[in-house]
Amino acid sequence: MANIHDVARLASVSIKTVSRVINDEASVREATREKVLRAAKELNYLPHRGARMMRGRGSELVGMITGAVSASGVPPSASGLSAIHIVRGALQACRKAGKTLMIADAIGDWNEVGQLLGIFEAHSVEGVIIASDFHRQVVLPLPASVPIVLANCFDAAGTPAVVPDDYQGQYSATQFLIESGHARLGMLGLEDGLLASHLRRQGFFDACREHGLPVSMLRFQSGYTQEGGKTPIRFLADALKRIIQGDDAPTAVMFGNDLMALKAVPHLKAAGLEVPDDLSLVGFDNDERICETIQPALTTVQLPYDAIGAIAAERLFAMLNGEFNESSVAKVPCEIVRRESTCAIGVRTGSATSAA
Amino acid sequence: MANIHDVARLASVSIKTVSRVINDEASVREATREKVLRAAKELNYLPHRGARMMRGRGSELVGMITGAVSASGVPPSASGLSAIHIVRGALQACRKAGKTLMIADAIGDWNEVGQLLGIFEAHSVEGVIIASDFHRQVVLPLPASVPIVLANCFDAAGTPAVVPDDYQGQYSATQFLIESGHARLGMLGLEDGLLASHLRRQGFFDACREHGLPVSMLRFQSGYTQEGGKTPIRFLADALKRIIQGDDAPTAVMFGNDLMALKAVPHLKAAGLEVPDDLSLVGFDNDERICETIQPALTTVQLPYDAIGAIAAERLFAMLNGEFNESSVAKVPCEIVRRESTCAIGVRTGSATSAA
DNA sequence: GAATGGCATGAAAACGTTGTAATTCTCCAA
DNA sequence: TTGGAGAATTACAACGTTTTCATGCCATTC
Repeated sequence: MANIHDVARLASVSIKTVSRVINDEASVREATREKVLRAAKELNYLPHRGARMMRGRGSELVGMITGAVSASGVPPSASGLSAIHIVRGALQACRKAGKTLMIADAIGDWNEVGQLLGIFEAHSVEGVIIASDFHRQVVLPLPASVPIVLANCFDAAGTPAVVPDDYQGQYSATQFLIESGHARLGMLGLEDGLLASHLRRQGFFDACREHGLPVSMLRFQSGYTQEGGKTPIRFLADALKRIIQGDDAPTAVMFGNDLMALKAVPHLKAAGLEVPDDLSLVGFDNDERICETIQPALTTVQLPYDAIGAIAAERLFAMLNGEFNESSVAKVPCEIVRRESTCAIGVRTGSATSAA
Repeated sequence: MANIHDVARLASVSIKTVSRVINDEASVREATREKVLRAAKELNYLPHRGARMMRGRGSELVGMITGAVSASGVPPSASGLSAIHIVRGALQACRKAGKTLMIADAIGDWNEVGQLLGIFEAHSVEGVIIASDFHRQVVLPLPASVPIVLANCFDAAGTPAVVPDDYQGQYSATQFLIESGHARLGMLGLEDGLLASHLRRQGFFDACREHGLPVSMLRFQSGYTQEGGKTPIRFLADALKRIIQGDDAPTAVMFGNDLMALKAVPHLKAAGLEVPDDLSLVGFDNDERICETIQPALTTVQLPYDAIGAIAAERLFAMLNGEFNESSVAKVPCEIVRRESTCAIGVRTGSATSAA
């Protein structure tokens, strides 16, 4: 493979001039530039990547670490499905910016993160995105020597981060139901201890309060959890029963995720409830395969993982360009995806007439 | 970032000795080796890839292209969920081999593949893995200048490839049912035109024939498809009805994927069939969230995407080492994951007694 | 006791590129 | 004609590693 010296010799110029031409720098006479280009072409010259890297030049490389597990010990209930969407979003943003993405997986071991950062660094990445499987607080392993953006997580040190706005998502869903005429609401939340659970519960209650719904009209159950890897259908059923039974039962129930809604449907059928006529259902995540499988198709709140990945990448690029980022944590709104599992109270078409 | 000189200084040896230790060369006293390793660890030293590349070593970089869409125009029914598993498998194999993975996504456009190969090449990757969302034949864009391994797809030119053994998977599932005493079988296959459909159908019929089941004992329906993005529940229901109704209905039904089984369950319940007592169910894919959601949990055939990714990476490494690969297409077996949706004919515990 | 050979180590030269500073060239004004 | 400013170009030193060769040391052998 020809090197810069060969080109310089053939073009009868110095290697620096060749370097100038190759890198499109100023101060090269047009005649010289052409002479060099011709020589480069003839020799099939391509700059040696290793040599370039050594000179600390921008590598156009961005690193991404996925599947990092928190130090805090909270068991992840996520299945890693989120990761692919975050990766995809980042990938698209990278492509737009002409960067290439290197990825690594810190499967289950937060200590790996430090090591992976080292590997990326050795490859001269310009920056790194660290993505979590679920929304949570993390602790980074000491001051890193490359710019970092956190995706779907954040830390106490103020590292730039991009997270979903769980609070707003649940708030919006609640508001949507209230504006559709629902006056008695139920919510079957995620496991306690998860940040998302806390935020969404708050969003739920705040929306109700701010729209004048008294607490007596609300039913909230949480703590739905995986036990030993098996699906705790019975526990879900019990919690669900506590929400939907009685005379003043809710006319709409929101779930911690789409899967819970899917599991709930048979129980609702067994209880003789028609969806959405007797009961409107709202999920969370917008897992399309599940939402479209449920009959009727599930209205849900979209967890904007693609956007999180893309925005994280864009923030990183902004940092690399030296642009200032005032807020260190960016919250990406969660939008409602309306399908057929919800209806307004006024327009019911079904059988029962359980209006308040 | 610490360099080799820093380590040498801290360990009070020459840089050459450090180099020897790092590269596991001979002729280093044990005491010295340990001293160096300790210093390296303390300084968090990692050899600079650029510098190494310059000394003629490979880049230790592997590229991966995902989401490539076929030129043949067959609409992918896969959701891209497979990609994450293939990536994960490759990632693990890369880590073991000390390589780093760069990924790019050719979203929807096969023409992108050529361009992405170019980008990877510019980054001096040692080889590239091209992964498809679903099992199919592809056409590569001209002779590539880097070694390539195909994952979940293959081409006519004999490019090394790793694919799932759909035929064997369905064959095994069928055999499993037959050996459990089932003598009348039904299958609700995937959309026609997909390679997987064809192979699995063949596996189903071959297994039946080779185990002495007459064709009159079998019921096969295919063509289950997505229409305009909406889930065609009615079509599924119709096809299912054709399979399970009548006096000589099957005692076991296999589905083209787990999602179909999930959708089928309510219809089976409506028809008064108990699973597995009246009817054993077998899915395909082993999508855990779905399998564990179905009650009882779904027995299924695992599509070994993780293994495909890992094996593809290993084949690539073997190629890079100049090792010879005799068979150009490696088929990875699909194993049965037994859960509770299947039972042997003899050990029924349920109500009906519809044995042959 | 000197010569030999193997082992552990070190000094310095590459590798191909870019940054810095110095040098030459060009052209215009005084 | 001569400065001189600024453009064009060059020489050379990095960058962090591996490689080549040289060296010191010790045990073995003549």
